[in-house]
Parts: sequence; structure tokens; C-alpha cells
Amino acid sequence: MGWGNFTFRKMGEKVVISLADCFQGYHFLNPTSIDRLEQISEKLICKRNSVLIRQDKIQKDIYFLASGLARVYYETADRQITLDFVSPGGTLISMNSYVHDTPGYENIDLLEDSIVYKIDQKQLFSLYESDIAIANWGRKMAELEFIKAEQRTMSKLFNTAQERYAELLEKYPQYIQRIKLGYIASYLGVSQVTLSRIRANIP
Amino acid sequence: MGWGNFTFRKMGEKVVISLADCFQGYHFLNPTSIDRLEQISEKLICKRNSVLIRQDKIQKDIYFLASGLARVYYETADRQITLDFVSPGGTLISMNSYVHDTPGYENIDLLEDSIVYKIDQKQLFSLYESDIAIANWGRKMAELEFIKAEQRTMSKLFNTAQERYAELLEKYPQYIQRIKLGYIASYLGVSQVTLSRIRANIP
DNA sequence: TAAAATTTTTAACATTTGTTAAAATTATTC
DNA sequence: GAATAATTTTAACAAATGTTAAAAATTTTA
Repeated sequence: MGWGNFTFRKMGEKVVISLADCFQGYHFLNPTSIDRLEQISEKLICKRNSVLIRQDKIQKDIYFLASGLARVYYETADRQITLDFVSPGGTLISMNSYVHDTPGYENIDLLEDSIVYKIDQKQLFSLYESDIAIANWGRKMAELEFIKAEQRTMSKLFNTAQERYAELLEKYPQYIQRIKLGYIASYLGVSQVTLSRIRANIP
Repeated sequence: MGWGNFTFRKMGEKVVISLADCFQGYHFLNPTSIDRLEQISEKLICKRNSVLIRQDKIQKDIYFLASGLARVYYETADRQITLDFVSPGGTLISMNSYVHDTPGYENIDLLEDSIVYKIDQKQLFSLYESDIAIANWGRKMAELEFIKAEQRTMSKLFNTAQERYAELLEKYPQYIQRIKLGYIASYLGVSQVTLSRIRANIP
């Protein structure tokens, strides 16, 4: 859900969102609980093209994207399908891995130089058991991520690739130029050739 | 996820799952907390074709399906797309409505005579604030529903309509005959004509 | 049980989209 | 900045699926 109602600043041209704002994006949290979450977080400075999550590896931890851009995708032997692009303030998570401690479905790469905060799953789970505010915050996180995923599904089911491309252009005007067309095409659910036809404006 | 590891009985030919087992399907719960949840639940006996949830109405409550079969679908002016079929032990919820108290996306109808348990959202939310076990159970519910939705998305992205039809036949052998082909076709993401061709075995 | 209504299959055709491959453009590297 | 590599566009064709409409089959109703 991008940078909705966050208090953010610019550094050069880069949007940077604080970790506390990433947390509060899901649900109000009292300062004590924020502090507990911050204590199990680690700040990482990552280069463009860094790999955060691989589908064949267990990746239980959660990442919050403070700045930059990420791509989430599924992969099989013969195909790669982009599920989502995530902008600052968003969360990078392989839900299946996070919940079940087994390899999940998603791969997540960073498309730009980025700042991410990594939260240790084991310590987070133990906070869930002891701090009811954090337990409810974690519930909200799952609920809101569900709704976001549902909105993506709805959009894919009911909107044309052309309409969804226009949406993307509006949502990520500053990034879209630097994202490979193949990634965008698989996000839209069409071949790269079809996306080229869309861009060439053959209605 | 159907009737995985539940202790169920048959009544005539009907699978019936207890409310406590519906709860425990998500996460272990202690007897006290189960009791608290049961106290805010209401049992409903519903006829085939009953409407549980409408996308234009606020439907904050959650339903657990003890027996019968439900269909979840999205609808626009010109199209109706089936998202999921839910069998006993499953949960019927419009997540957006449940979380945001506004009309959600899904319509949910019962395709068979069914028994459902309705949980009052307001009372559930107040249990979330006072009972940390229930808060974590609610978190698990959202997380696992997310994963189920993700699996459906994966299946739709990577499997052919033919493969998915075979999966359906395997998962709901006893129901599939009574479900309209139009519903199944829209679940598979193809036209009804194409589904007829699949059934006629034109490979 | 016959008639009506609903659902499913089949047919014919048009359209869209994918595939492969080559040309054009843009970006990267030395 | 020239040469190389990577990416994007265009073209030509084939194949799959949607659309419309009618026929067949099944279910419901009177």
C-alpha cells in the first residue's frame, strides 16, 4: 500500500520511512511495544539486485522496506511470475516460511539500492506470547496483508492488462522506467510482446 | 483446506465438524479460551442456496462451516468469478468487511443444506484485547487464510484449467456433480464452453 | 408423466494472444 | 566513444479460447 499516511522525508530523491512508521502502518502501537520490536530489528543497507528471500530456502524473518523498491515473484522450472512490487513502508515476507518454518513460495529481490529492517522471527514469536499489543499488531499485519493480496487478485481478475499497466504507471512513476518489461509483463499476466503492443497503443 | 486432521463423524452421508475442531484447525487453544469463543457463537441451520455474505452489505461476523458446502465469489456488473469452494471445517469470512467494517469484496452462498456457526465480530474483537491466547489464535487464522489464498493464486497462475479441474474432482468428489458448470468454469478461469471441451476430453 | 425450465454440449467463426525470430533501440563496459 | 551486451519493438504465423447460437440432455414443476 505504498506510502499512504506516513510522515516521510526525502534524502536527495529517495523516500525514506522510519521503522516505527512501518510498524504503525498496520496498527497503532504504544511506545513500549515499539521499543521492544525495534530491539529485535536489524538495519541493513542493500545494493540494487540484492536477493532477500529465495523460495528454496527457509526465510522466517520479516523485512520492512524503509527505502528503495522490491519485486516479489514466484518461479517454476519454465516460468517466472511477478506477484508484486513493494515500495517504502511495505513489508517483505514469505508468509508460508514465516508461519511454517519451511521454504515458501516467493522470491524477493531488491530492484534499487535499499534500506531494510530485518526482524528476527523467533524473538518476534516470543513477543507474541508475552505482549498482547504486539500479538494484536501481528494479527493486523496478517489481516492487512491478506486484504492487499486480495486486492491484487481482484485487479488481475477484473481489470485488463492495459488498465493495470496504467495503474502501475500512476503508482510508481519514478521507478517504472527502470523496471524490466519482462517483470512488468509477468505482473500483468501477459507476454512481453503483448505488453509492447499495449505500450505501442494498439487498442 | 477441507477436512484435514479433524476428528469428524458422519450423519447419514454428511460430514459434520464440531465448532471446537473448527477453532483448533487454526491453532491449539486451551479449554477456557475455547469456551469463551463458544459463548459468542450462534448455531445456524441453513437451506441450500442461502446467502451468507453480500458484497454490498457490511458483514463483519465470521462463520464456521460445520457441514455443507459454500461458494465464495466476486461480482461486477457484467461478470461473476468464483474464488473458492469451502467444505466443512472451513471459515467463511469477508476479510475486508471483518477488518474495516465496510462492505467487502466477496459474496458467499451455501450450495448445500448446511450448519454454520456465526461469531460476533464485536465480541471477538474485545476478546482479542483481553485474552492473549485468542489474540494469537486470531493471528493464526489470518496467517493461515493468507496462505490458503496464496495457494489458490499459485495454482491459478501455474496450473492449466485441465489440471485444476482434475484437482477439484479429487477434492470434492461428492459435491462436484451438483455444482453448476458455470461456477466451476469461473473458478478455473475459463468460459463454460472451454470447460465443456475439457470434460469432453479434447486434449 | 408431460410440459416447461434449466443446464450442458456442440458447432462455426472471429479474435486475441503466444511463439519464434529478426530488427531496432538503449545501456554498459573497456 | 566505439564496441559489446542487454533490452525492447516489430513482424508473421499458429494455436487456443471466447462468443454466439442452436441442439441435446437433464431437472423441476404442475
